[in-house]
Amino acid sequence: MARARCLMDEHTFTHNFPNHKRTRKTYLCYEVEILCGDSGLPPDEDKGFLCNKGADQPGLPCHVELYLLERIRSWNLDRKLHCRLTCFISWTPCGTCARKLAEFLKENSHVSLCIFASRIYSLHDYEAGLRTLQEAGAQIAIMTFKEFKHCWETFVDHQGRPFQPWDELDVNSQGLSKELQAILQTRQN
DNA sequence: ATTTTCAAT
Repeated sequence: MARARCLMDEHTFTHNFPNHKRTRKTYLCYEVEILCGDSGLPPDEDKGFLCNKGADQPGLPCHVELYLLERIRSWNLDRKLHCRLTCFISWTPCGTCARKLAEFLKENSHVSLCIFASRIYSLHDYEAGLRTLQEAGAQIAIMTFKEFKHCWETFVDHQGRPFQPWDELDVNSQGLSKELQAILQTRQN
């Protein structure tokens, strides 16, 4: 029996995804696409969203990217089929998570990863991490109006309401995009 | 309890 896919609460989206905010939570929406084949995934499990576990919650904290890897592995996808994974994430991966994603991509050549991020998480070794992830084949870009609208329409329980952009959406997106390009174009030493 | 980046102070 098909069960309804869990949608993100409207306020979760409007509090966490806008690119003029800085939040202590990180949300990640994903879509899986199997090229030339059936994923074998149950209906409605090819799209979903995840959130990190913060230091304010019981147990060990965990960045959302690690939950994503856990989930991908749980699908046991056919390695003979090419899987395209698209993620929309409120912060770019930290250096450690970026390296773990890169390692996963190297070990799983049947999976390609495309990341759209709202904001750039810029602490510690984030720049080298993002470059490592790109070198492992991931595409990394900043979310634009198109991606925010797509997320709203695809993952949010919007009750029929249309996506409402905020004032600084385009300006921030363009600025962050330039910043990301500069990071990714820098040569590693 | 406060702060303004997946907490840290």
